[in-house]
Amino acid sequence: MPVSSKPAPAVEEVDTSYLETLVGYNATRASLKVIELFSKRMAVYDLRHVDFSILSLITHNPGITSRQLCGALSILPPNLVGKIVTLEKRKLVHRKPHPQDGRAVGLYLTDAGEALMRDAEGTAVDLETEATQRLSAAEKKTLMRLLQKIYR
Amino acid sequence: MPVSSKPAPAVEEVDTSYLETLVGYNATRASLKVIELFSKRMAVYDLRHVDFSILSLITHNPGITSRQLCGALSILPPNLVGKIVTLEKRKLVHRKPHPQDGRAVGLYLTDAGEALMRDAEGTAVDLETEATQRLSAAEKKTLMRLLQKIYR
DNA sequence: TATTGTTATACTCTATAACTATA
DNA sequence: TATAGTTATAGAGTATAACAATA
Repeated sequence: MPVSSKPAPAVEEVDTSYLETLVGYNATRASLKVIELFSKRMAVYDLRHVDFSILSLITHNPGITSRQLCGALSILPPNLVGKIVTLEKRKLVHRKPHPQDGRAVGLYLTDAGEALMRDAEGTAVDLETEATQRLSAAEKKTLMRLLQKIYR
Repeated sequence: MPVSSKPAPAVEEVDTSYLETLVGYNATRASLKVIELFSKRMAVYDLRHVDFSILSLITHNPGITSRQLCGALSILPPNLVGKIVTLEKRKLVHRKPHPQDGRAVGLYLTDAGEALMRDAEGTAVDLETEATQRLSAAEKKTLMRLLQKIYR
């Protein structure tokens, strides 16, 4: 055996075991995987996942304000403005003055917006089923509960 | 009771129950929550979460190539270049020719990089404990397993 | 012909400061 | 004085095309 140092070995298979002990890593990878599928399936509606979340919250909270949307989705107000403007230009959303607060504006879906979201929410359910096909119903329920324990 | 339409009601509390039925939504919110804490705790090392993942993979896979890093972390090659250059300028990483493949370059931590990662990986474990403090050890283990079922 | 690493580039996302109008 | 919505802008993240060197 020579005393000289061995040549640097090549990495055959990447060892990710340390990263896989971290919730942050696992949650991020799972999130990206679902969003990737989401983007593909929602392309027909020309909706990004944040747009979908915005429209979905307006669907279930007609009259919601920009501030409330920002709070619920952790979006900063300046970054929401452009999205709302775009959705309004597409005639999916319209704005009405807030009944009590003159500073605020209530957001509503148009008929076209409602029709689109009926389709899109159905597609979302389908795609979620596909993304979680390796999980049983009980496992899926458990996963939701544990994730909510982290962010709530 | 007047026949005229009632004024638009204000939304008191935002109903997020539909979004909370979606794994994508839950995983993304949990991911963002952990990354937020991660960013705060890792600020002392001037490491973003992707930089940490890169250094961690080099730690546990000395000689790993850029391509392998890209594959393991779902980063596109052009977007990795700048990060490696920065880590090299900071003397945390150095590059050596790949022993078999003349096109490729093996990545290694410097002594300073190893010292930093010993501290940073400890900090990561602490911060993960904090982020998952509402989960039991068994729940945490279950969560990891279920998340991996989604992205693997 | 295919792959590694790279440059250039465009688009999106995220973040901060500052303004206006209303409360 | 505080808050809702907005503008401007800077920085970080993500995407595609194309090239040189090597396999």
